[in-house]
Amino acid sequence: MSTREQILDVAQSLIQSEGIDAVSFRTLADSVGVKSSSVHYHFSTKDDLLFELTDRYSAQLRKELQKISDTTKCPIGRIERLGKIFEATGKAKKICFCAALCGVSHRLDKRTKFAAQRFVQELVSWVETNIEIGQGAGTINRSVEAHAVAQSIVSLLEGALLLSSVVDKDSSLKHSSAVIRALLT
Amino acid sequence: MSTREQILDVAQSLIQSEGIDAVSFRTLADSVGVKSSSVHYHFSTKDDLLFELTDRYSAQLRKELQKISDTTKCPIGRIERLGKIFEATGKAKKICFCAALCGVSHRLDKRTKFAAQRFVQELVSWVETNIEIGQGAGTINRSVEAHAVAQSIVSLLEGALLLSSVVDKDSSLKHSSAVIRALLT
DNA sequence: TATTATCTATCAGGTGGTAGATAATATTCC
DNA sequence: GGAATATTATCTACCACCTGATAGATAATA
Repeated sequence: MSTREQILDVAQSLIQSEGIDAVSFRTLADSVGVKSSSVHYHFSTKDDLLFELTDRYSAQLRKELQKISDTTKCPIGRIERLGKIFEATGKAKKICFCAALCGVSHRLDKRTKFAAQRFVQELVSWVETNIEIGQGAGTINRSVEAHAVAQSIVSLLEGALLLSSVVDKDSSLKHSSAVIRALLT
Repeated sequence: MSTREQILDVAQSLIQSEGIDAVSFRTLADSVGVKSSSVHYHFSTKDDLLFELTDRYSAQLRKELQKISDTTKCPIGRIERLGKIFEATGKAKKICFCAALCGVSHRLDKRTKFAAQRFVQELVSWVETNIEIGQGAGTINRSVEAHAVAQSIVSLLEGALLLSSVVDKDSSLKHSSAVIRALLT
């Protein structure tokens, strides 16, 4: 794997598990086995690095959502599989990359903030679309307002993941999945 | 107001709006109008400061929950008033103090982490108790599992507040309130 | 010859934290 | 009551370390 990719991988993992201020050009360089100036060669400023990381994280999610859509036809099943992704992240003692950014949104430059915003919106849209599909097929309660519930499902998963770092470890996300199911049927 | 209290107020506000690494002994000193060594006089280490802040934030919440319990009798009304507190925090462009800590939980010392954990547990317990009261009185759906739903309500509010810093600004929390109501009735 | 990727060396500025001086205010003792 | 002492709260002046960032040399590959 290229140095560049290694840097991105280490940075993403570190941000998800220890927060944005745990990464510095030195720590990244040390983790990868190069000097900090080499990290600057690939990412001239920290803002550049953060933007690229956010963009890449969005792309990773998009790919995972596509994979779910391709292999699971039932809309409730799809949303449950999204929950499983959050569960796995929690088990790895990480939080969502974008949630880690949200906490310090004031210090992000415009393009990074925009990329984080788009990430959340993509996630909400995907859930919303699947709610509508389920409502069309009659498997999801037609009285729920798709957009509001989709936004809440994303908030719930993000929040449960965040809180799981200090409480209950993994039961928090299991409860969330149960509540989401109750909410949709 | 004493220098000590001013330091606590500024630190709390800064952490809620810009994250834990936006506060340093210098920035706090400058905001209050003293020298950084004076901040050290009141809080010998940063860990001490963080612990005291977390403890104080818990106490503030406890007081607010008590006030709600004293002045609102309907359990659903009480939970809705909790939602209003989160809405107000969002309007002030802040996130929950403990959510700001959760993102960097690895770097907190034990007592602070424990205090943050207790904060979340108190919040969940309060919601849970009110769900049970509502179920007893017949105003809340008896088929919901009080603890799981209480935990999810807290996760949902925390998550919506966090995400509101990058998306939709305040509709996110309004949607949450509507979903919580639907969940309970 | 140009590009890519790395290095060494350095910089100014911020970080948590410490040592010791200086007043102002309380407390204690004769 | 007044002198001696202690406590409280602040200051100036540091320290070692970490931060993002830059300049310029070096080697390998295209």
